[in-house]
Amino acid sequence: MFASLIQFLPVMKGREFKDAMYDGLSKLLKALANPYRLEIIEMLSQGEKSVEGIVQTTSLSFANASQHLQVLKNNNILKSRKVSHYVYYSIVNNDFLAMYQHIVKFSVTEIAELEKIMNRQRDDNKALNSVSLDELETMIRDKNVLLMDVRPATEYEFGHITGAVSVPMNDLLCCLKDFSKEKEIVAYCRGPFCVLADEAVKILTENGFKIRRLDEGYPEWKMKQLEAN
Amino acid sequence: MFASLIQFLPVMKGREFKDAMYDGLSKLLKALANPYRLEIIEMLSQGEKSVEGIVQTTSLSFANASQHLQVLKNNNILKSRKVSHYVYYSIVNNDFLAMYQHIVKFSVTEIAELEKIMNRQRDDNKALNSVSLDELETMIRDKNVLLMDVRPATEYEFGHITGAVSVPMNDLLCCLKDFSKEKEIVAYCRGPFCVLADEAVKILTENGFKIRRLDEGYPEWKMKQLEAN
DNA sequence: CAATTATTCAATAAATTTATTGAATAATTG
DNA sequence: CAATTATTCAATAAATTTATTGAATAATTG
Repeated sequence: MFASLIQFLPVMKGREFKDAMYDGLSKLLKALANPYRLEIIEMLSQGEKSVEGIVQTTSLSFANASQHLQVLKNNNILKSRKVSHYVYYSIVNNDFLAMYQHIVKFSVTEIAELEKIMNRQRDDNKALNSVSLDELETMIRDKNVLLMDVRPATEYEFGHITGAVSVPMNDLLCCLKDFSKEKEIVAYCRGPFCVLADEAVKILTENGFKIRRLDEGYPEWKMKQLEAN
Repeated sequence: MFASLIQFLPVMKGREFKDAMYDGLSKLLKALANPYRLEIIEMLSQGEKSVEGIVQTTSLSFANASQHLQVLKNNNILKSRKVSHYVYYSIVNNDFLAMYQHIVKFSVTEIAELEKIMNRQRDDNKALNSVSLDELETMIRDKNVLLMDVRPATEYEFGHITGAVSVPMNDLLCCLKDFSKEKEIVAYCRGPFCVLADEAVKILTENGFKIRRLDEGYPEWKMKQLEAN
């Protein structure tokens, strides 16, 4: 048929794009498809870390961590900067983070096993009378809340919820006298499954403060900010 | 320190969740991270297909296609139903499709190589004076457009843009007399890189009709509908 | 400038993924 | 019910990914 001859060029062009598309896409997905690399991404969504920093909080060896980091960097998921003989890695941009959170959100609701653990966690948080991001917003607007970032100081410095004060868990006990027992306190940390805020709630409640935890963490807040624009 | 003992249980629980999370997530991503499987997903986003249907439009052997389909099914990306001795596979649900399109959108803008081909394609479409989804909406509201779905009939039957008529490319030439040369026609197909609509525009323009193509396709329209809710 | 430190590199073995081959299964047709 | 058809299964070889090992590099410190 003549038609198929006429069609030949544009079809080839479509085919060429498709192949480039599927290859490129699968390379990106392959880079993501490893539990350790996902853990690294999760860590770096709190801020930049040196290779040493990553080795400390994962079970990876230096050489292995370095390899995984390079896979992520070569696929444009991470970027790095060198300061003296430390190399600091961080997430390449917010677009990646938005896509990553989209994948996580889907997985958590679709993978039955994860949904179960997730719901258990949510119930626990509810029992602790946690505050949602929306509630927090009204509380901040009404100015009757002290917002406490209980992550390590470096993570606070890299980025934090507007208006929060940095009170790393290590400093918590020695700073007790600085806080009012009248004003409501909200503590937040790395995300819904991070236990730092839970501990802060426990310790401060025992000492007679009015404190609750945020049910989400810094990365979720950041994404919400980005979506609002 | 006492603190680390107290902390032990909740930390373990967080760890347990995290590991389940990273494992589950990386399994899902591994299932996606293959060019052929991505091509299959792309095909099935137009509607269900039998194994034979997939073999015909890819370069895969039966056994190999079947294997890839099972990987996708076991990871809750596809579902299947059996009709006589044909097995029809389809995308498991719209949530997956939304996530998949999110990944594609990110990749296309972030992978330099893809962006280049993408822009070339976009320019070509613009040269053809293509219609956007928003423009189409106004045209439909004003009722002065004939919307033409030029994909195979089975894909139209599985789902199509509201108000479209099915005119598969094979039937196009014999149906010419059924259409008015006064009314504007918009043709659409599988997506921005599908060439079916381009051909329809070419053929009908040569025959004196007023026709343009939609710059997107059925899956993009469907997602837009879902997001609107 | 020798010693130290953080990171990367290169080689390798083990584990996993992939395509191919030929046989098996399960439903349908003559 | 034997033959046909669409799909799946099981085994295998090749390709890719991963963790480990020990050495190399590049910056800093005493």
